[in-house]
Amino acid sequence: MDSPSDARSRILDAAEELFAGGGYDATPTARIAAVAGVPKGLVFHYFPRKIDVLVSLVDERTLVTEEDPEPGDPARALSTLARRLPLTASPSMRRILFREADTHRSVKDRIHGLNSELIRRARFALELALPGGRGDAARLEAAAATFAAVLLYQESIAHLTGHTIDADVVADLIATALFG
Amino acid sequence: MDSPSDARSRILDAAEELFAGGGYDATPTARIAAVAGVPKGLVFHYFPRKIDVLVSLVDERTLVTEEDPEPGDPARALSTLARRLPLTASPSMRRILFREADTHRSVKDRIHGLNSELIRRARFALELALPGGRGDAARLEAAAATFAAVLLYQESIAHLTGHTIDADVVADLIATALFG
Amino acid sequence: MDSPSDARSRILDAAEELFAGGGYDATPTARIAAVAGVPKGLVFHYFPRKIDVLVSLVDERTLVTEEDPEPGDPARALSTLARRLPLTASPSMRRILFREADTHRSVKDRIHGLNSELIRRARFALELALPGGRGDAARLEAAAATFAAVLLYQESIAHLTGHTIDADVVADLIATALFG
Amino acid sequence: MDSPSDARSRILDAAEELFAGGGYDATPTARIAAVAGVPKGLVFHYFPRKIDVLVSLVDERTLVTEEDPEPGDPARALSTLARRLPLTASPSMRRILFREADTHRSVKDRIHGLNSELIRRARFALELALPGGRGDAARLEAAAATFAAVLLYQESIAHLTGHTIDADVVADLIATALFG
DNA sequence: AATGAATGAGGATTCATTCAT
DNA sequence: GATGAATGAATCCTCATTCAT
Repeated sequence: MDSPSDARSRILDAAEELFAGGGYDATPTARIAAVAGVPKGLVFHYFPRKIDVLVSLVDERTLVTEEDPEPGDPARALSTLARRLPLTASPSMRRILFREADTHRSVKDRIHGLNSELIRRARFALELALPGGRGDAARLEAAAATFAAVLLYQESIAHLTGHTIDADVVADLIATALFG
Repeated sequence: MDSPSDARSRILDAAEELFAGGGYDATPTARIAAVAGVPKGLVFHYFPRKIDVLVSLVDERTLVTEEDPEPGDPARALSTLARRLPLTASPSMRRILFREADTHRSVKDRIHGLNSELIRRARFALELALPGGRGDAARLEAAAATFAAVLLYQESIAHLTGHTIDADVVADLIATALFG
Repeated sequence: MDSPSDARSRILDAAEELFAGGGYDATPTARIAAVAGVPKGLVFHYFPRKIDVLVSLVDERTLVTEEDPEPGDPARALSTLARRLPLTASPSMRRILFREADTHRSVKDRIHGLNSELIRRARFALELALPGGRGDAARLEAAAATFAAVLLYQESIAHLTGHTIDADVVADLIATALFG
Repeated sequence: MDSPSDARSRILDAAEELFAGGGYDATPTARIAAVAGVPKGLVFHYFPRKIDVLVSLVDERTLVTEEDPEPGDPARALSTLARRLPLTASPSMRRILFREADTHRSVKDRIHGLNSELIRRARFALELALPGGRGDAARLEAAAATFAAVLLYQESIAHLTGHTIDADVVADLIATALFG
């Protein structure tokens, strides 16, 4: 009834749900199999080691996309960046990304890539708006890094503190600081 | 030879080191005992359940301090906040705090308290500088939350991305945004 | 592309190599298939149970040949026996024979047959040289068994100890002992 | 009730019996525990890895003893060697030694040591009887190696073929061959 | 005949926790 | 208090074997 890759997908679905919920270490492979509705052995058929489930999840279900923003109003450019995060990933995948950063190199690498791309784009958006590179490089760098941090951790902040940050207002704030 | 509390301290020292390094789940109590140089049984003598080691660590080795800033220049007030984080905790304890936020309620509560206090103080510092509460409440809130986020996650950012953020420059940025 | 029996042969080739190397128990059927370059299912197509691979190997790739020696000089007759072992089997098959003697009856039976034939021929060669069955039967029996043991285990001895035994010298020794 | 090392001994007893019977690979640790009458976990308390059971068995329950034979009649000296094997080991340990030679280096090393000592002593016994080193060195070497092989493999031969070899007769044979 | 996904029993190993001394 | 042997549930993983296609 199932297509061959159907079971594999269901395993990844289950793992995504469970890793996001209880964490990698706290999730037995048997639990993954049960939630996926497949026999225990099939998990190891597709993923020889448990860690391969996590690695495959990150490999296949998060994607850091590189794209340059349009020139224009810096506050709007940052807002757009916030809305179109250069990360194709479900909310659960984003939680997994941060929680399991120390579980396997590939996870940390993906976060690193994401943060770099966020900073790169924020910096680029701000530079486009600056006439002729005027202004303080350190302040621009800090502004880009700050905005990246807000975007990167907004999910985590919300999860840990219940506090949400409005990225649009932060974008406006940063634009104001740099461009008056 | 050792005083009783000496062994207890050494156990907590070892746990702090190991939890920060490999995480709570990945650290066997036997390893804690070995690193602490005490017999395995003694760990359970002082901490009946493994989770008690983590809880005690957070209870005894992180402290969210409440204190109001002096009125004055907002940028300097924020910088001071950055330098005197309302958290008495070693770098490893800070890493444990974030990594194990989902391991036990008490950890998440501590982070929550820390974030609240950070926001409260940042807000207070900015309000003191604002003549009579003038200005946009939403922007002030976002500014406080942003600064708190930068402080809260700077360690994590550095660990995950190798990128450091200069809190002083961010303080200056935020002050500029709000006060021109 | 391959003829059916081609695949079957390659499976046996692979099994021979792997059983000789790591032993029967330590060799997964999947490994046999991989080394043979055939899909896993095909192994079970030809050999319904894993043990059938071993049994077929012994059945088809070892052969205890029965043949009577020429009458003549006993030392030369024994030397000839050493050189023309009544066992048609590659070195790997010989190692498998001894290592897996307890894995399946058919293996032990084959060794038993080989040993019996070795003793029978050694005895026969010595009897031919003895005028009219003179001499001590027990000594003749021990001589035959000793020579058989040397031949049977020379491979094993070399493998385990690095020590080689020159069968010709042993043949001469035994002839000297019996015939002066 | 049990002395601390009592359980450990019972585990080794059980392992000795089971390894001799069915072989190392075919013996689950759970079976060892059951036969020893101890809980599964205790096996791993004393022997972190299954292979450590085998290694400990060989280390502690086989001993290759070095001792020089008395000068005298060579046939009797060899017979004495046969009766006082330079190996302190139960029959089961001897079977384990040969069967598991390829399972772990330490086993093969022990056999190697045993074989060397057997050859050394047989050679020594024969040299003592030879007036002034007269005679062919190659024949003496082959004689010693042959006798060592008979002693080394008599147990294995009996097990595999049901045929027993009388070491005394072989000793006599060899003495006759060398000394007439 | 050929294939590889599917299955699940079994097995090594880990580890928190207990407890007698 | 202090200790390390004892316990067994839980977990990852292996692998022979089946079976639909």
